[in-house]
Order: sequence, then C-alpha cells, then structure tokens
Amino acid sequence: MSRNKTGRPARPSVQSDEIDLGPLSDLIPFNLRLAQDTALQVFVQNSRERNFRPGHFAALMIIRLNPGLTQIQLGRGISRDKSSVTPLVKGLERDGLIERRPSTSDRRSVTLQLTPKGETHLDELLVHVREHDRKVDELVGLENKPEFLRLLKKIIYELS
Amino acid sequence: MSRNKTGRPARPSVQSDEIDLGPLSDLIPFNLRLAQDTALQVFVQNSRERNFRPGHFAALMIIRLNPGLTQIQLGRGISRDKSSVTPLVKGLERDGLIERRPSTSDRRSVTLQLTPKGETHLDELLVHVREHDRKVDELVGLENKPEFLRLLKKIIYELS
DNA sequence: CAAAAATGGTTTGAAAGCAAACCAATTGCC
DNA sequence: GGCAATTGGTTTGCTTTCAAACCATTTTTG
Repeated sequence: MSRNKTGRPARPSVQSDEIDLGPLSDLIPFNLRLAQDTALQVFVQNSRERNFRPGHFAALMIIRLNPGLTQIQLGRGISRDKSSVTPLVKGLERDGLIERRPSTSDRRSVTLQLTPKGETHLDELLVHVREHDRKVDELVGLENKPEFLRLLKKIIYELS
Repeated sequence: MSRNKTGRPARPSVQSDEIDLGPLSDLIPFNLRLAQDTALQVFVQNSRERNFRPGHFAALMIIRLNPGLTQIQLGRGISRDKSSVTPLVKGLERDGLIERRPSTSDRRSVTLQLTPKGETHLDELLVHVREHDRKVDELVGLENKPEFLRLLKKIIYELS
C-alpha cells in the first residue's frame, strides 16, 4: 500500500498504466522540455531517411546569412558553446558543406562560408524544414503564433 | 547596419558582432529549443550551490505521486527511454533517496518508492522549483499562462 | 500446452552538450 | 613598447540522452 512516512494523505500504489503527474503537468519548464523534445523527435524521425543531422540546419543557415563569420559568432547564433562548435564545423567541413579559412585580420580565428555543395544541401534542407515547420505552425494556429513566439522570446531574452 | 530582415539583396560578410538569424528567429522549433535551454540553464545555475541535479526533481515527484511504480512507468512519466531510467534510478538509490524492490507480481520488474530522506529532499527541491517556476510564470504573465500551456501541450500530444 | 511474441530491465555504443584547462594571438594599459 | 588581460579555438572529461542488442520473464496464440 501507500507508504506514508510523512503525514501525507494516502495514495494508492500504481498498478494501472495511469501515471499521475500532479503539479508537473502545469509547470511551464516541464512542458517546455516535453514540447521541445517532441518537436525535435519528429524532425529527426523525418530526417532519418534523408540523412540530415539535426544540428546542421541552423548552422548552415546562419553561415549562409553571415558569410565569413567566425566560430565564436556562429556559436552565438546557434546558442552553443564554442567547444561545441569545434566538432560541429569539423563535421560540416568533412562533409564538404563549408569551408574554413584562416582570417586575414586575426590569425587566431577562422572564417566560415558555405561551399556550393553546402548551398544546395541547405536548399534541400530548407524544403524539409519548412515542411516540418508548417506542421507545427498549423498546430499552434496562425492567429496564436505571434503571441506564442513573443512569450518564448520573453523567456529566452528576459529570464536570467 | 545589416539587420536585413526581408529580401536581402546584398549580404556583407560579418565583421561586426551582429549576427543575422534571418527566418530562424520566427521558427517555433528554433525558439522552443532556445527557451527550453534558457529555462534549464537558469534552473541549473541556481541549483548549483544546493547540489540538486536537474533530472532528479521530476523523477522524485512522480515517484512520490505514484509509489510502487515500475521503471517503465517512471520513464513514461518523465518521457525518457527505459535505458535512461536505469542510471537515473541507480543514482537516486545510491543517494538514498529512493528504494527499489522487486515486484511481487512480476519478477521482471522493480517497484520504486521514496525513502524518508527522499521525501525531505523532495520537499526542499520543491521550494526551489517553485521559486524558479514563479519567475517563469511572472515573465509569461498569469493571463497568458493557460493559453501558453495549451499550445505547448498541443505540440506535445498532437505533433507526430 | 508449447512455441512465439511481447515486456521489464540492463548494457553498450554513439551523439550532443557544457565546463574547464590550455595555447596562441590580440588588445588594453601604464 | 612591454606586460597583463582578453579572446578565438581546441582538447579533455563529464553528463544526459537514445537506440539497439540482449536476457529473463510473462503473455498470447495456434
């Protein structure tokens, strides 16, 4: 039966498959994690056959938009630590999607740009991403999206 | 300078610290990831001194609410694979926070319950979690929270 | 009822991440 | 100009996670 070591009302032990989430189900951080998990999961699932790697899209996109940027700047763009950027860009370079050239103005740093192969790969990725994105957008609803984004961004930029 | 949000004709290479995110900044999945990252990061940061581990809270909470549940059920509750549950519960057991007993009705499975130490630890955690949660709630705003949660849950339960 | 399928749990291997330590180059400051 | 502090990048070590393979037990089914 229900161990009641602290003076708490008795609770039946679980034999059905019903799991009580209690207050968790109304906590924003908890639901944020689940939603992010789900979205990523679905994306990865659909990516499987086309062998896209999930982390690649944002990176390639930002490199396209900001050619010649450094790894540090890329890290800021995708919100990843510089030590995570190193293996990421090495992978992209190995796959022939980006080029890394030593900066002429600062010998410590490296500049990044897409190769032609990277450009076409990103274009393919974009088709796929837009498809996935459309699904999420539909679920949220066009009329709710701006407010939803506003609140996400509020968390991103103002929580600290 | 080159905050060129719509139809950018020329894209100068980056030398300032301005990084153009282009369409990324309005993609729900991208912002979902950032928001989840931020929230987790802030929580972990504040947890540091009190040596709470981020994954512990939800697990302990669910075990309290569903004493005697199995690892599979716990996994469903926190939305983690069973192979992630194994090291998690071993850690909790090692720390003396939960007890694992072989199920009497099914010799394959294990039942989980909090120890008295686990109960008090969870109570302490709860204080901390509620504090963090209040911050997020304030940011989102009481009037927006139900709708925000509704959309998160829609993504969680209906995206597939 | 026996064989096949499904289920609970562990192990192993791989992928992402962060943090901290480190090196080389650059910038700031007296 | 020279020394200290900062910055860009890499490496290493740790944590969290999933997937797949596997074992033992339980359930299903022919």
